[in-house]
Amino acid sequence: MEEKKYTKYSNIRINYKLWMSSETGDAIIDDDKWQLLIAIQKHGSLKAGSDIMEISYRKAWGDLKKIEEILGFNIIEKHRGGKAGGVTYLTEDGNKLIQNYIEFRAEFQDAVDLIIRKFKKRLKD
Amino acid sequence: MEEKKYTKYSNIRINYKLWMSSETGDAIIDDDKWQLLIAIQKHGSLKAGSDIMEISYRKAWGDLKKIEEILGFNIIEKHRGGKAGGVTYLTEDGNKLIQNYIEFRAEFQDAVDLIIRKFKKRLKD
DNA sequence: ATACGTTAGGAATTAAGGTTCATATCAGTG
DNA sequence: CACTGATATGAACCTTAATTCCTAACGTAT
Repeated sequence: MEEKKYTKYSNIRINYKLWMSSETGDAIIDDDKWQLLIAIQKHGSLKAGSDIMEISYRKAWGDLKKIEEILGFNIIEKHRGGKAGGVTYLTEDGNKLIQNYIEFRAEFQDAVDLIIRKFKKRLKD
Repeated sequence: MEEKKYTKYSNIRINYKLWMSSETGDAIIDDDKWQLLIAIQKHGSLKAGSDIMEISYRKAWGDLKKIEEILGFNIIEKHRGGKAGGVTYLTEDGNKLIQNYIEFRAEFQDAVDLIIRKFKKRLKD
């Protein structure tokens, strides 16, 4: 049977975080916000989105407000009142933005996972 | 003359953060700590390192302490007193660790910059 | 023996974000 | 027309991390 090879680095993990920002560095979209937007898209409300993401409504609302300020265009359209109490849905720009982010994120992840695997393999020697 | 093409995403930047951690997720090395270690290596003291990195000595000291606790082996060796008041230098393990990090970081960056460029180019269309 | 500059580390303070709270607004429904 | 549930937003509160503050220990040089 094979002996598991032990090295000083055997318990090391590589992590990364990816996000979009404006040129001035203000954060726009990261994984959390991207998931929040998807949850909103799926459920039609900011409240549902924040519940799913397990963050406060206040934060979700504030985050999106800031994002739109920075971007300079609207990615969601919100309405209060009505049948459901209120609704929020993504604008065309919003949909495009997360679509771009999703594609990019996937490519990024593929590329990065490859080199991480390569690196970890080398660590074993 | 060429008109600069303007798009909704023209002012978007891609950012990423990379770090090593233990399997339990505790942070070990990120860019700041890696630079701190290099500064220590270069100047022979934790104090000099923290000054260069513009963080408090207390934080640098605490960070390294935590890192070594998590790793389970020493990456620096510290001595107080003496000619310079005290010295700190990297152990062989410490040198290996940052060497690995540096190599990995460079590869990571190359791979990632490539796909970021590709992505930004696509955004323009 | 005193001075100097660094390591060592507990304790208090400050800063930054997020959460909670409170209150208002809105539009469809019973 | 009261009721409901979501959006809107300031303000107070909480949590966690980092900075500042202090005091001590150490070893070489003067």
